[in-house]
Amino acid sequence: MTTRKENSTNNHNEMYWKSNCGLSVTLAMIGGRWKINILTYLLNYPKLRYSELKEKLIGISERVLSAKLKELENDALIEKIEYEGFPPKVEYILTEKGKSLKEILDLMDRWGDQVIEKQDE
Amino acid sequence: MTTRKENSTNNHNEMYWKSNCGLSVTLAMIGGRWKINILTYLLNYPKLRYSELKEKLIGISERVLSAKLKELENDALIEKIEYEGFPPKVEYILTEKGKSLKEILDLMDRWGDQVIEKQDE
DNA sequence: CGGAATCCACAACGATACTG
DNA sequence: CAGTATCGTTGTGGATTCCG
Repeated sequence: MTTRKENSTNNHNEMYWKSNCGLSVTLAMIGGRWKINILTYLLNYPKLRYSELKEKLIGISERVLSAKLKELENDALIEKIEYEGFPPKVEYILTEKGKSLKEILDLMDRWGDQVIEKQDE
Repeated sequence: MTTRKENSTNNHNEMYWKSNCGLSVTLAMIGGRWKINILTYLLNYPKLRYSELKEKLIGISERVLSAKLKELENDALIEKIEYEGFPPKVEYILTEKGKSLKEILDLMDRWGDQVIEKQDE
């Protein structure tokens, strides 16, 4: 039985944060090692298959990729499209909600880049 | 010996992310359970003592608070001011770099709030 | 008061093997 | 192809004690 619960958004946001609420919700949805990378790829490509994501996310295990995709799907940031037939084919796309993260991700990206630049001075 | 290395920015960003570089640097600096809360408090208060932070960050252990403050200090987001005399007194303030995160934190906060609102519809 | 040291728990991640 | 199952490893956090 074991009754694991590897999905249901993030494992760590049961009743996780109390204050700074919006902030915490956001970080819970995009935090962790892989999610922003997945989201960023899906911002740059209209759609990606499971195997394409696995290829791009160097070092990710299938176990974790599946888990993260499921979390993102549960949080309605991405959508999964399954095609009938053989061989199986699945594609992932961003939802509108997912796309609305672009502004934040862009800003975080620029901020980080600036930090890197100043390091080298 | 054990040779632990609990500081040195984050444990998990040695050579952690390769692509989406700026993004990853940012998330590495503010990610995790407590850092954004610490930063947010320091955005709202000009300075806070160790004990004041411990009081506000409900549920944090001293071990973790120390670690997170050190990480933030190593990343130059906050600054530690030690006063001589007895009893000991320490205050933490944001650096300019730390303050420059305000835009991102605000944006993340608003995004999260919107998500919460739409949930209730 | 402001931590550091120690010890422990558990959640996240990685590798591999297997399945519809 | 797109996953799941299982296992082992590592990272991260909590509780407690002790020290300058």
